[in-house]
Amino acid sequence: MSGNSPDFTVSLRAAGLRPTRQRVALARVLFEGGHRHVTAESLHAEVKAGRMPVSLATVYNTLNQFRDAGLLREVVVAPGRSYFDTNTGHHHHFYVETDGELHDFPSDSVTVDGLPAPPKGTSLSRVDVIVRVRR
Amino acid sequence: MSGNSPDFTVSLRAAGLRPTRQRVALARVLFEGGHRHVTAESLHAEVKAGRMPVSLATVYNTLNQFRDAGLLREVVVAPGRSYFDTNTGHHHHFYVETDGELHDFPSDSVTVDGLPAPPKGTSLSRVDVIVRVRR
DNA sequence: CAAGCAGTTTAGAAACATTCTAAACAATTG
DNA sequence: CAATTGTTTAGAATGTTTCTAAACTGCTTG
Repeated sequence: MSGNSPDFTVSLRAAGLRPTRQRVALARVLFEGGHRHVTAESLHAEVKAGRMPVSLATVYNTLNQFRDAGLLREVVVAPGRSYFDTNTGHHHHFYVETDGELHDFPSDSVTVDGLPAPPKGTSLSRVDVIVRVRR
Repeated sequence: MSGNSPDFTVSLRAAGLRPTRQRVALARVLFEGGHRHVTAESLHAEVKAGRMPVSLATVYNTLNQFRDAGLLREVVVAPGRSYFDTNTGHHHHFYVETDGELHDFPSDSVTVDGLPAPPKGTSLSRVDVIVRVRR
């Protein structure tokens, strides 16, 4: 049988995206294993060597589309340093400033209390907590 | 009397920076009024017209030096969107995603509880809370 | 206060990340 | 399987930030 690898064709279609070869290949790399943090460049480098190479422009397009579809979460940690996180559940991040590493930590234990109301005319989109550490 | 404008020469020297004309001019623009959020470009535009114009490269250098000296705090909200905040005290930010505005809010009321210990071999640098909202 | 040194500023080039363009291509629909 | 529409692509363009090397300035010393 062949049911041991998720059908990305279906999930892409469900997200309103045509399941092209490139998008399926990227989805596989991103979602087949455990959670990952990638940059556009790192994902491009990873996929370029494989059997379905994808152009850098498409990697950017796809990451943005996946993010907009809620399949990925973008975390901006420093100017010119943007990560895409396959973990879209509630959680926060450690950022090791000295070497640019990003690590998840569960939000179970963390509580953010006493947030003021959003400015007039706006509604809450997300609360990001980034714990910056140095080695 | 002349004691109503802070002596930036002194504070720059205290920060280990030579009080050059450019740095004093930028310090005045940044610190003379209330708290501000600037980008390198916005600060450059503001100062370019005045009587002590400063090159863009120097604006970048100076913002980075002020940040390193603890005079400014850098807040990265989106790829290619970095603000410098003259408020270096404990506080957090609202970011209005739809129009790129950044607003402070006091951290008095906000508590972040239950943060896990920093990864082995690292020490805490800062905790950033960014509340993202949409208009 | 002139000379000299080290640190600073500058314009322009370079580096980097990201988006755009328009032409070739592939997925879908009938 | 032809038509349509959406997608991919290389390369150019944009935008931000850093680098370079030459000119300049603040500081110290005699």
